[in-house]
Amino acid sequence: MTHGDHQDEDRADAMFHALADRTRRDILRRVLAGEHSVSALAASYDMSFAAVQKHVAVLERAGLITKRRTGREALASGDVEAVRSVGSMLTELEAVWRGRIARIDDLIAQDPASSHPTERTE
Amino acid sequence: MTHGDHQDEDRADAMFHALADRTRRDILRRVLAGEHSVSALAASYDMSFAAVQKHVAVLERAGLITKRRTGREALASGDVEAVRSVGSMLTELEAVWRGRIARIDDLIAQDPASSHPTERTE
DNA sequence: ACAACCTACAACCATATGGTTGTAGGTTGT
DNA sequence: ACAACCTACAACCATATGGTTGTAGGTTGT
Repeated sequence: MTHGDHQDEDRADAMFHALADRTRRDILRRVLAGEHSVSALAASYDMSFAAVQKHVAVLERAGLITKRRTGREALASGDVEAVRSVGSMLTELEAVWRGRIARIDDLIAQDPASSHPTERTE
Repeated sequence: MTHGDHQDEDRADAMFHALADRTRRDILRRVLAGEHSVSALAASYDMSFAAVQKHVAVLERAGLITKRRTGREALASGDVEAVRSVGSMLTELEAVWRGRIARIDDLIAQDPASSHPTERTE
């Protein structure tokens, strides 16, 4: 958290948005399994080459895939580290939830007279 | 995988889309930490009540939060199981990637003459 | 009874998104 | 040299999205 906390949110927005489309998730799966050229990917879907190229661009801008040029081909490859960083965000959310449970447990421990554990954080 | 594979994709679309907005991620964090009424949430953001109410609805439709009625209030609570299920999807993607690495290792083992491990799956 | 409060939703608006076709330019193989 | 191929991007279009204000109806407390 050097200074750009706002940029982290931009990054998270881009990553989750990139994942919020089944075609893009499918592309990501393929390029995580191995490098594929954009036209090789495009052949797999019932839409124009340009549409697939845009999906690849969205994934690339989100940092979920990288491309390298080889002659006339653009070889796309999935970035597993980026996928893991998305996973970390979810793990942090789970940690927040665990905090809630811990707080409730503390309350119960402090007040053994409580009959039912009705949570009401405010 | 009873029969609705297409519905899983719908669900994934909804979940990732719900997470692809910083306000919604923030709301989710809060309601994972503890129940909050919609108006309590709305007070935290610089936008109209209706806008926040819509964000809550998006999260609810995605299954990431649940709401229960208490008098005139609608209490929202984060569903950690749903968050975990999103995490599982990412873990599956990582597994795909691990498959790629395993395949490359096999190739290297089969052909010890390979000088540099240039991957080129096609 | 009634004012204050909370929620839900309709109607509207500007912009983003996912798709299309068309054009241009670099690469490859014969 | 040149046809075939691959990529990139512009221009366009219909729809989705994130925001707004306004209205209506149930709940609460005095």
